[in-house]
Amino acid sequence: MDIQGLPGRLLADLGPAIASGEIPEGAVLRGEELEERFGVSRTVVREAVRILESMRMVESRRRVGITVQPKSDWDVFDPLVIRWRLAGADRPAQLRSLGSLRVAVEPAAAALAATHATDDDCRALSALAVELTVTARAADLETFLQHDIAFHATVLKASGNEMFAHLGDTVGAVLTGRTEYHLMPHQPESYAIRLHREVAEAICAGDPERAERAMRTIVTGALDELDKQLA
Amino acid sequence: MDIQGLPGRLLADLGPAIASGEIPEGAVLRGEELEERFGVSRTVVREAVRILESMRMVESRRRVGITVQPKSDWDVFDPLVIRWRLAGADRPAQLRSLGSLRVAVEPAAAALAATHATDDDCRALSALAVELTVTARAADLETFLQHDIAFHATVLKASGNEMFAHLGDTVGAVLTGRTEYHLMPHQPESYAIRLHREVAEAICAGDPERAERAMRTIVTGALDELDKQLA
DNA sequence: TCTCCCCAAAGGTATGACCTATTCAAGGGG
DNA sequence: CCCCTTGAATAGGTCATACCTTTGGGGAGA
Repeated sequence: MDIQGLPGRLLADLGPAIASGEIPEGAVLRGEELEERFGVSRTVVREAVRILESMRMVESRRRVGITVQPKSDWDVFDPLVIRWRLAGADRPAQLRSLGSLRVAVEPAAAALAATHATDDDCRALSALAVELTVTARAADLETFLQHDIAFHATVLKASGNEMFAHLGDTVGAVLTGRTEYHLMPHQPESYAIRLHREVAEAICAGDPERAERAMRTIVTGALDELDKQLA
Repeated sequence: MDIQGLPGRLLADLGPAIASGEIPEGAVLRGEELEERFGVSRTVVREAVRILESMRMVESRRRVGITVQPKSDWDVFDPLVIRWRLAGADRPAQLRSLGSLRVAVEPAAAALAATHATDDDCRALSALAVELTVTARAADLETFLQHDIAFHATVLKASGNEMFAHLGDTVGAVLTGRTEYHLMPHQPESYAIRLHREVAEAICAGDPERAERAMRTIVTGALDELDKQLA
């Protein structure tokens, strides 16, 4: 869990319920009702609601209650919101949105990384590229996924842009969700893996164009495959 | 203000203070101390702190207190965090980060808009492009800025991607911050304005490549100019 | 000097009281 | 008949207090 304590438990119940549409837009909750339903005190309810309010998922008004806001108002970049949406019925839509975001951001990050990466970044990328090749050949999907996540996170971090860097976890969630989605696909395609090596090489060689191009091929490929799965 | 009530007032004080480094990383606050300093009750302090915690700007631990987390942990996509950083000493760094993000996202959004824009979007874009031309010629910087913000927000929204759409306000903040930064530059360059019209035309004509190219020229130009200003 | 245990400090939770903004409806005037 | 005023009733907002729980640090004892 992310936020600890009783408010965290409340959030872990309410957040997914709202994100999945189980508690629909426009629904009104009363604080007292939540106190009873979860057997907690006002203090706890208020803190949880405040957090949901800071994500713009609900609005609390006097004499009215706690109203669920339309999805279009939610803070869609909040890591918790993303996680909740990926876990529920919104998963396909969320994967699509994130897919487009990746197409926009990751090539740019790769280009920046080619000029900003430290030696450590470069070493890490090269090592991960090798690991990807090995684990793919061994059809070890679990550790392959972990290395894939680490690879993309490292590129984002190496870009030197804090905002890109913070998308590392989100991209990780996407990759995890995607592999769960098509239920462990056949052996990862060797083409994609070659592209990862290409990205690593280009970044280490300080070639922004090549890094960007290779990364773009990776993420657009991923988005295309996603669209095929969801079609 | 964003969050209302007393917790909102607390946030409006603490957030900027932390974002600007006035309260440095690693600093420890005690809840009781905050109660006295702001003359509010425990309830209020806790709710404000909870929100800061959900942004990962602070961490609250028993027997220790409320610790300011390192900047690298902050939820840099949270609109409040962005606003606070833009308002304080971090402004140059924040503008740079956001500039790179714009370069990544806005061209992609323009391309998507070319295939997803509704007729209303198209009308709005065309109208805004005209307005930009007019207000630029009149050197009416204030309304020019408003239309510029609306233009970019409309493109992002027309992309059909909810995450892109939500960057509209952020981009608006960047544009505002930028014009404040170089203190009302001379008359907006007619070249940039022609590019805005080009974007609008390309989107309405359903030409993704042209829309993307024109938008990329706009945002990379903006980033270059920003770098010159900060150099 | 090292270890272990106990205590105090600080946040976490529960409750009861009271304040305040808002809504909705009843009643009076046009 | 309609509109405006006005007055509760309601639900959140804030405060004060009491007590629980975790945990870091210091002191006692080996």
